[in-house]
Amino acid sequence: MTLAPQANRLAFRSFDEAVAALRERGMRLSTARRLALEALFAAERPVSAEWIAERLKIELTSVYRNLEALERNGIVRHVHLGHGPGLYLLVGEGEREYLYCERCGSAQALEPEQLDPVREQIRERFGHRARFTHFPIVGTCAACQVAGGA
Amino acid sequence: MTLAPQANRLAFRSFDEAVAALRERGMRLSTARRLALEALFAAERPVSAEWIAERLKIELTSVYRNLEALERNGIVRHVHLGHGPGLYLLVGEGEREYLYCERCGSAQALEPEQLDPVREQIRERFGHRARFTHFPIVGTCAACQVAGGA
DNA sequence: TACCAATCGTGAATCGTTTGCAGTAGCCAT
DNA sequence: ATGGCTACTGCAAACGATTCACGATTGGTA
Repeated sequence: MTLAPQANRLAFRSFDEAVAALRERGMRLSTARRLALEALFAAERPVSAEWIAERLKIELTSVYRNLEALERNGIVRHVHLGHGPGLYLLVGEGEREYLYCERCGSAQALEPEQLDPVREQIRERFGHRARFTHFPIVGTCAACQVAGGA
Repeated sequence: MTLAPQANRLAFRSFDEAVAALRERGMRLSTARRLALEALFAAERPVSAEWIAERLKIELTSVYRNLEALERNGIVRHVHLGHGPGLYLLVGEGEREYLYCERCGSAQALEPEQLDPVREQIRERFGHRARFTHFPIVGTCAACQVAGGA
């Protein structure tokens, strides 16, 4: 029941760089894989496997297999906001972390540095090195606090 | 895809108090439900629906139904540590929050106050009111940092 | 003690994800 | 270019976690 292993982090911002990274790992660039990668670049937000499969007419199975392979190789990762399917995104787009509002379902993406002070505090108090990349910080967003009163 | 609604929090520490809370909500105390509640009190840690069903020889379906009803009524809640099934626990035992180590799979329970400064900091910076009751704070525990070097 | 809704057990459906298998197609080396 | 090795594909079926539909029970109340 361990979470996704922490593959060495890559950094790329273009499709070509992602392909290069993939090649370095000895992976092939099949049609399905290319399409999936392109879709992830186009999406610019975490998307589900099903979203990719439907939109590209690729077998869902194949999408999962590709996402898993890409994740194993540190090119892709996934997050769980709320319940529902895991959402995939490119590692190269940054190690963004999320604030998820359980009231309205919105997710606010943060650059890692923004949470560093929080991380620091947790580390000091509990010795635990925290990452909010896999699960978001769940709670109530500012707007919903005003709206709902809680 | 919203998370479990925030039912009004109850506070009880004994089985009888839990039953009283349940009665107040117009719920019956069926055999299966009583057994499930007793099991939760006995467990003193988050447990899966399957764990309860197996140990008590209650239909898994019934366990899920009861946990869901109890959760809707604010008597029980569940957490997701890592992947795997949701883990249920009594709300009355406190709003404990968890630090989960993705390396060794251990979970450290914290009393809510212990995380209040962290919460405060998040609130100041992002306006977000954070709760770590549904998803834990994932990362690397102190022991694993020493052992593994990362 | 009889009633009626809440709850039960059984079984089947659903959702998200993984696996097995036989065929196909990237990539590399001639 | 051509051929071969093997990573990959689609299809189908299995999977774990959870939910739903049903008619049979049973807990609480009158």
